[in-house]
Amino acid sequence: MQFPLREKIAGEIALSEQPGKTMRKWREELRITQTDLAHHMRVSPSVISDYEAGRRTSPGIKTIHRLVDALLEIDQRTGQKLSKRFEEYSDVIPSMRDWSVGMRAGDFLRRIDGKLLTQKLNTRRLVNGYTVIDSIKAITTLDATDYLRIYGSTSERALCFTGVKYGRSPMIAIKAHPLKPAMVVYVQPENIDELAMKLADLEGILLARTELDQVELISRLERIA
Amino acid sequence: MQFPLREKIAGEIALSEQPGKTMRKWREELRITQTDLAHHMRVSPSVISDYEAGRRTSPGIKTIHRLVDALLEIDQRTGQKLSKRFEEYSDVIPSMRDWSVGMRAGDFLRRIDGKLLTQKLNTRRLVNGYTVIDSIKAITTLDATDYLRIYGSTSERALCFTGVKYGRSPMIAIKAHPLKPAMVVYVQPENIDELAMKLADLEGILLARTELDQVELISRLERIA
DNA sequence: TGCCCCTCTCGGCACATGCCGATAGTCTCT
DNA sequence: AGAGACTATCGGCATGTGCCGAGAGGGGCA
Repeated sequence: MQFPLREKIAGEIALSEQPGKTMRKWREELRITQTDLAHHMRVSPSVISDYEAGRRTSPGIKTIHRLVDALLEIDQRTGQKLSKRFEEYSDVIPSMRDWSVGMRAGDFLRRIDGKLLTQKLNTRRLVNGYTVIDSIKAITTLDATDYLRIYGSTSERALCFTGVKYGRSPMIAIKAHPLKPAMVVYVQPENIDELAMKLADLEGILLARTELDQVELISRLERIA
Repeated sequence: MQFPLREKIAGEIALSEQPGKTMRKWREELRITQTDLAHHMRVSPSVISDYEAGRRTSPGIKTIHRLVDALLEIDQRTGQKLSKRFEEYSDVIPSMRDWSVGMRAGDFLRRIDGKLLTQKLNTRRLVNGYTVIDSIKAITTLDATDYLRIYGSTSERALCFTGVKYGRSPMIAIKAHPLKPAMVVYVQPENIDELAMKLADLEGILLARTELDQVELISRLERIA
């Protein structure tokens, strides 16, 4: 099985200012213990701890390579969190797609009658796809690691949450997750929490709302060339 | 400007068995000299040469980080090979798209009445998108680095070449390029060269042909959910 | 031919990585 | 309270990275 995620993770670690933290992020995301990981890599557990604590600031790529391989291999053997297929979740994710030609966030918003809630963040940012998520069902169905499935081939996408009360939980979930979308859209939200906006700002995510209902929204999204 | 390519390149180097070769591949792809790169990284040119020659087998991520940044920065300042937009090329690339849920290569082929030319390569390989390319126009319009644009958000895609005579040049171009597609489809080719098949085999790429004309092909492709 | 540019090779040095094992802290479960 | 699982901290050692500069080879072009 081919994992574009392999490169994604490796790249993220390699470019991270704090590679240790990034390593930890992914390890925890996959619910793997240091001890387990260490065994798979055939090193002592303290090595993992040392890396994650930042004792080595510029690990070599050999280390990265073995780390990523071990992470993914363990995940496949045990949880298989990553290798599950999307299809089982069609009720949680009623629609998603990636375009190959990114469109501007501003243009995307216009298509869905969206109103921006965050200021100053530039609307020329590119959006390469979208995912519509039923946030209620998501909470009950998906566990933390399942959130990976929300991201298609690109994380530079718009996540459209339906069934939003205050918009808190979605943003918190995003905050907690290693992959960040370019934009978050609340579909007919009852209210918008202050905290949600703050979090969006912190993460550099465009936050918007639309009053279209889910059916109309999806229909418009799917009409996008 | 956000570059998913940054991570892609970093990840590729990090996971490469011969990181030096991968570094060189990208540097040459962007037409940057060792000397130039070295200056930007504020190291002596011999350092670059040493890396590329493989004298260091496991460079640290700090090195990778600076390398990738330098490559992309130089490209932006000078050639801007990577930062050009897709849109200018609508005649060369009449259609392209990524799906977020990959489909099996075999299923893809069935959709377009494709016949596999390579054996043994498994048709269960996932295809995440496609690009239709007018190979004649491509030759005259795109230079080597422009080929990057052919790949959308994923390289695990099918490249469908129209206007193919022998199918040689497209495979050679692919051979020469760092990114490889999962599949190559020749649209109404006049003939199929032996060499093309050999190259496909070597690169682990599925090679296929279809007798649909471009209009019908694109219509079928765009009908895919 | 001679100059310039690009690249390669290599000895060599300081310092960081890669790794261990021992010790110790924090939970959770019983 | 104690056992067990997970993690953190750290001294220490061998090896490799990161980097330099000198020297040398190969084009291209005036």
